[in-house]
Amino acid sequence: MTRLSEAQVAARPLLLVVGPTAVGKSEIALALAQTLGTEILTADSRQVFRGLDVGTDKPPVESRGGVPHRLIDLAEPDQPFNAGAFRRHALVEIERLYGEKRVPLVVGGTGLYVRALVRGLCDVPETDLPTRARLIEQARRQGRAFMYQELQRVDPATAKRIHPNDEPKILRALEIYQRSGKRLSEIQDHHRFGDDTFTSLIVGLTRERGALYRRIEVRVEHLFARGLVEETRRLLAQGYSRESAAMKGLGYRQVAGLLAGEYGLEEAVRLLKRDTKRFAKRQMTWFRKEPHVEWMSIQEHESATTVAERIARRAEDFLAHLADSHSAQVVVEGR
RNA sequence: GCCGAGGUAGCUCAGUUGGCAGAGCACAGCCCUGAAAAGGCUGGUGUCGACAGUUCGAUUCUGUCCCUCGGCA
Repeated sequence: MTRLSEAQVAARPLLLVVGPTAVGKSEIALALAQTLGTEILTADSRQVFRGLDVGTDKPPVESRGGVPHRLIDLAEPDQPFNAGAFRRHALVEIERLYGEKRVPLVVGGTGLYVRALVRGLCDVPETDLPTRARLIEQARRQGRAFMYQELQRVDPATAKRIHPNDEPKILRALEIYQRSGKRLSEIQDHHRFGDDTFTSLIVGLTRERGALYRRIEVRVEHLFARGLVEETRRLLAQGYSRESAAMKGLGYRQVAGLLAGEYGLEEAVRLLKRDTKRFAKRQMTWFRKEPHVEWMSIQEHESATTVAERIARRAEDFLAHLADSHSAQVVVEGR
């Protein structure tokens, strides 16, 4: 059990455990949270949706070992949720934990959410659904190339950063321009992920690729065994369309195709295994270039508790130095 | 044993009238500022079964051998 000192709280420490899907984050984080006497703040763009349980591999309440899991079940599957909303919710939980002298532990695989928390988001208008719907409709009628030309006209610098085929990003940039009259490129150049709200220790978990892929295959088999098909059928029956953000997630997308009769069970399993591996690869690419990640490689025989102990030792060290540097700073200020 | 078909990328296969080997899938590398488990970009990874012959040059033609599949025995 770790209680932070006033000086440590003042330094605003943040502990983050990141890594690709199926690397073993959840189990390790649970042991780590128990050791540190804190809670788990999940940074996961799909676990925020209520009812997406099996497919997102959300830890069932009975296997959470008494550790509260926050930042999950925040929205209905058809409600909008995004990185900004995640950041706002996370900041509330983090302040509460500081008040309780506990170190916040953020665990997740959604790179953008982690980055939004650690380094902030630039000051752009909140997503506006009517505007977005209008732009999507316009893109459907006039074509993606037209929308891209439009972006080139109003914000050439952003157009240069976005590929002409990347429709969601083109539309988002246009949306920002229409809503604020400002160019996204200028807002971004001003921000540059420069927020520095916390003193962060980011631990990145990895495994040898073949081992990770084998774990993904096993997980996918488990998801089907635990009722992924039934869960998807239920969500569709509740009226959540295949087009909603929640249902476009891994698992639901592939099973929706199965339920629509586009292919059989075996193919659905194959597709989900393939797509999950591709996703893990994209996560690795993202986190590899995230600054200040301390990488920790997990061996195949290693237990979650062993890894959690390694992280806990590193975290204690991090917190101890935090107190040092902060008191040093106090001395300097006092002169 | 005989007859037939085949052996080219991780898989399924195309192809070269003899001139740097190519598709799909799989895979790899990468991008990302409120949709991010989304969306997008790039890349061929090869002893063309083996050995010999013909040729300036053989994955391609010829011969021998090996292997796989089917049919007949």
